[in-house]
Amino acid sequence: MLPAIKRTRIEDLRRTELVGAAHRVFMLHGLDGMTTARICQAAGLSPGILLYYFKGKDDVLFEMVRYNNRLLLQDIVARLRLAQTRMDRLTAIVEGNFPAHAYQPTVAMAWVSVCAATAKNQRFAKLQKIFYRRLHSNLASVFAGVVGSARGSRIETAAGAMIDGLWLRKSAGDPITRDEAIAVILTTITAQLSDTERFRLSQP
Amino acid sequence: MLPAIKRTRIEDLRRTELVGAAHRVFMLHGLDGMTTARICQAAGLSPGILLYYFKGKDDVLFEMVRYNNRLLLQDIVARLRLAQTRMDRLTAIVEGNFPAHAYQPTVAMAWVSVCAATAKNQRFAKLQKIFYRRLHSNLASVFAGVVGSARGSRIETAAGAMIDGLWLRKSAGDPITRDEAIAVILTTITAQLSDTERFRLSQP
DNA sequence: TAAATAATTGTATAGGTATTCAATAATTCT
DNA sequence: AGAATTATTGAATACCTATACAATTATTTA
Repeated sequence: MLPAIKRTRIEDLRRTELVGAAHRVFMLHGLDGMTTARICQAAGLSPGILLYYFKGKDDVLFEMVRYNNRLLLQDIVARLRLAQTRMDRLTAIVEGNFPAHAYQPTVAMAWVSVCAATAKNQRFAKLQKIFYRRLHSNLASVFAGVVGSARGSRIETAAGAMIDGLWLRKSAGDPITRDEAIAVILTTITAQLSDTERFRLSQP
Repeated sequence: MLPAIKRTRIEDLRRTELVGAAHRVFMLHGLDGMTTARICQAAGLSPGILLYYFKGKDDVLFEMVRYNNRLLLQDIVARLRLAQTRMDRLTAIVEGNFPAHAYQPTVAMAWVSVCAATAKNQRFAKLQKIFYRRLHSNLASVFAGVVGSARGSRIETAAGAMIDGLWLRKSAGDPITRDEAIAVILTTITAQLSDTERFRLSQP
C-alpha cells in the first residue's frame, strides 16, 4: 500500500465528484469524447478546476479506471461470498465480468478505448496487469485440486481470453447477449473436464 | 461488389503507395502516431498530397485496414490449401490469425487502437464484421459434420473470442508466446470433443 | 471582525494536427 | 512544340484540446 495522502474534506469530495463525472462522461462518449471541459461540466464545475485537483487529464483517467476496477472486483467478491460449490464460484467470476446492464456496444467501445490508451502508459499497464492477476488467481482457486496446475493454468488463460474477446466483439457490434456470452465460456470450460473433474467442481 | 472506379495509372499507384506507407507507419507508431505528415513522408511525398488522393485521413485508414485484412486472409487461404485433414485446416486458421512475427506488444497495441476507432465509424464496423464472418465460416467448414450445428457454433464463437482475447492481452504486455497462444486455443477446442468427434476431425 | 488561506472561475496560451489552397512542376494531348 | 490537363508542393489556415494563470469568491483562522 502507498502511504495515504492527507487531504481536506473538500479536496476528497471534489476528487471523488470529478472521478465520478469522468466515469459517466467516459461511459457515454468514450475516451476521445472525455475532454476536460466535459468532465468539469458533468461535475457542475468550471473548466479550470480539474487541474487544481489533478496533475493532468491522465491522472483523472487513471483514477477513473481504478474506480471502475474497484466496482467490478467488489461485485465479484460479493458474488463469491454467496457461492457454495466450486462451480458456483466459477459462475460468479464469469458473471462478475459481465455486469448486468454493461454488456452493450457503447460500454464495450469505451472499455476498448481504455485498453488502447493502456498501451502507451506504463501506469495503466500496471493497473491492467493487477486486474488480470486478480482474475487469474480467482480462477486458480476454483481449479486448485480439480485439475493439475498445467491444465489449470491453460484453462485460466482460455477463460480470461474468452472474457476479453467477447467484450471486444461486443464493441464491434456482435449481437451476442450477456447470457449467451456467459454460457459460451462456462460450457467451453466445463466441456473439457472429465466426469471425475466435473464432480470435484460440484463440491464446495 | 461495388462498381470499380476508373483511375489513372498514377492515381492507383499513389494510392497503393500511400496505403502501404500508412500501414508501415501504423505498425510502427500505432494509430495516434499515424499522422498525415508521417504517412506522406514514409511514402516519400509531400504532406499535402494525401488529401489529393484521399477524401480524408479516415479514408486512408479505412483502406489500410482493408489492406491488412486482405494480407491476413490471403495467408490463411494459402495455409488452407496445404491442409490435408480437418485438424490441419483448424490449425491453419488459428495459426493464420497469429502471423509469425506479428504477435508482439507493439503490433497488438496498434491493432487494439484500430478496434477502438472502429467503434465510432460505421464503415469500419462493417469491415470488421466481414472479417469476423469470414473467420466464422472458415471454422464452420471445419466442424460441419463433426459436431452438431449448435455446438459447432458455440465452438466457433469460443475460438474467435480466444483469438481476439489473446491479442488484446498481448497488447497489455502478456508474456505469452505465439506458440503458447495457438496451443491454448487448439487444446481448449479439441479437449471438449469426444473420441468419435476427434477421429472425424483427423479425417480429410 | 479582519487577515489569511483555500476554492473556484473563465479566459488566455500553447501545441499539435487535419485540411485547404495558390503556386509550381510534370505529363499528356493535339 | 504549345496548350491543356494532371500531379505535386509547402506554407497558411482552422480547429481542437490540455494546460496555465490572474482574478474572484468562499471559508477558515486568529
